[in-house]
Amino acid sequence: MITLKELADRCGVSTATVSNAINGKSNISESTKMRILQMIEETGYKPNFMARNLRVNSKRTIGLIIEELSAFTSPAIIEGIMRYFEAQKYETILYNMRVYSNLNWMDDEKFLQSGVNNAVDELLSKQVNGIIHVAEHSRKLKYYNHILPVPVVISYAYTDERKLPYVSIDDETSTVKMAEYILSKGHTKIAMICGLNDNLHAQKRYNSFKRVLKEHNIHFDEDLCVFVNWTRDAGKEAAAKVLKKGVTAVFCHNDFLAAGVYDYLYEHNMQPGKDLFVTGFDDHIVSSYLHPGITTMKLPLLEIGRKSAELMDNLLKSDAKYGIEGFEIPCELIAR
Amino acid sequence: MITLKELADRCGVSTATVSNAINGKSNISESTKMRILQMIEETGYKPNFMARNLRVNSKRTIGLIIEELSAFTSPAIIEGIMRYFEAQKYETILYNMRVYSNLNWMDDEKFLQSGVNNAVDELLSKQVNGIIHVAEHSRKLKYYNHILPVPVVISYAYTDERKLPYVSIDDETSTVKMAEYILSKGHTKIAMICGLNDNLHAQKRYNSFKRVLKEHNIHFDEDLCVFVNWTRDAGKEAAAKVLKKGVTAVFCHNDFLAAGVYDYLYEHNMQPGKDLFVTGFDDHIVSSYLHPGITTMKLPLLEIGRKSAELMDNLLKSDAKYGIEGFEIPCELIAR
DNA sequence: CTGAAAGCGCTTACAG
DNA sequence: CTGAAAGCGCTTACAG
Repeated sequence: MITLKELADRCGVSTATVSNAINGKSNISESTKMRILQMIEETGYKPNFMARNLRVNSKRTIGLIIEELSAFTSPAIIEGIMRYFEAQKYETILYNMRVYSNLNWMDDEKFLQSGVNNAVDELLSKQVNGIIHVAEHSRKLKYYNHILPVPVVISYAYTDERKLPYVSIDDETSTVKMAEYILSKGHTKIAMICGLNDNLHAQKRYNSFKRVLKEHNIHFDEDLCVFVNWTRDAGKEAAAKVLKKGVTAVFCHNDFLAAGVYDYLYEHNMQPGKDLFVTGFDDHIVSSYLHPGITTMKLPLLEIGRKSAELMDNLLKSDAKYGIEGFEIPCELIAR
Repeated sequence: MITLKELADRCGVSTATVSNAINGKSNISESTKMRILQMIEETGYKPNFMARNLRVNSKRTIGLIIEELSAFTSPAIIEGIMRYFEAQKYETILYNMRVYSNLNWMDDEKFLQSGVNNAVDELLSKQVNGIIHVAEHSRKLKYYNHILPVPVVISYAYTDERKLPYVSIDDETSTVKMAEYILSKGHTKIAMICGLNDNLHAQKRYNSFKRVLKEHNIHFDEDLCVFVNWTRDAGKEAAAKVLKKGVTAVFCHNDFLAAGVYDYLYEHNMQPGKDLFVTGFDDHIVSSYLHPGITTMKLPLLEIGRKSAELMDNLLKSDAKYGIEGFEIPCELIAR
């Protein structure tokens, strides 16, 4: 590829003049500018990004650490972030940790920590002005205990490290909405199929649901609740247990669990929606393809991304690195 | 952020020595190396990627132009590409065109062309050694008619421009598999709900299906075929037309169309799989959540990515820019 | 309006 | 084993 210097030689001008022409400076005659631009066209010259950015040191670049690009939540969060930053004329760089195939995910926090360290090193060496960490699933992160020279925002997860700002979902109000919706349908004996019990979301949803029932003077029966893995199979198994107890509705902590309940119902010749009212959580695309479509809470993924970007933008503007609290965004009830 | 020169000053050595220490050169005493590494630890020094790459000019970097990161096909294709290149020690840079929100997609090829031009300019200015274009949906691309200084590979689409290599799916053999599977179930009166009739896949699937029927001496009835938009709603509408004609099976050109057929059946109190045998295409995640799960052809997305990366790698090794033909990878039958 | 020169943060022969 | 010096491809005062 031709360089700016060669271009200058061909035009018979200095590199400074070419640079001015390219960058639209006003101190240049129309004729030489034209000559240069035409030569650029002819030669297919492209400025070298590395060289340029080495020289001018304000880059407006945000690094995104994506734990897993293939996670169903990631693309929408990224879209929210990019949409914001594109409007604000920031550039974004993606680093995909690929935890599904790279690490013994879940099993080894040490691997994850070193994966994050690698990501941070790479992004910092690319001179990003800030880092947004997009989690594969929402949990409490603890990978940023050492101080970085740029601000960090946690997206779709919590953290209490160094008062890092984070953006996650508001489980309390979301669960309240869902619980009241279920109650409004006249159900009083309601099962709850919860996610893993060491999970913050499962805990919050469990507690909020319990509270709503109490507020409505409905007996909360511990026996109608199970904590299981977040999968379709686990949902099916859980349904077997819980349905024996004569419930008329079941609140599932995600859509896959709900799909598992559907599986159980189909297998036992029962009709979801009729013989049992089932609700999910996430508004994963499958929730509208189950039959009948399932009522669920829509994760505000775009908004999580947008808000994360906005927090970063504010941090950068104020030159602060910490001090902003976390944000929790309510989900939207999708009744089906 | 501290620079290499400052680091050198603090250690009382030259920048050359620090550079050697960092890059693990052997010509350096253990003691000074230790001293330097420790200082790096203390100061949190990170090498400046821009400066380094400006100096050494072999970067092993591949640029990925992603038309739409949110497309359901994109993450798996990207994963296939990244997995390959990570093993080969290439770096990858993502450029997300975001066609869903940026462009009047489908309606204006001029916008798309300029979007691709921007992407190419940015990646070239970042000195990539090659570009892989990952399409949002498979079609015939024509954005690369001007010659680029690096090789280009088209992923999940076709092209006949400049003999650019491409990787797409093999509709012929995939359709043959599916058709024979449907026939093996004893169906002879089979409808086909096709994608849009200007679409290459729709055309190939239509033709292949027709051919298989003829080979089996089964009358091919043009009236049982409709060409519609690739959506769930269109599938439902199409079902209304086609089912009146007394078919026992329907081959849909994607899973959303098949879901639309399910919608129609449910609404008319018919049972998919029993009253009508329905098959889809893509193995989109929803296909296993429809009830009953739908038989479909799995898009070889990981393999498309892997193969695209391999083609690029070969191109780079051979220093050729063109001359490799396209590859078409068969889909896998997922019987449900 | 144009050009000579310095410098961004590194690496790489080369000399010692 | 270590350092002085040149240079990667740009931009930016500054002088003219």
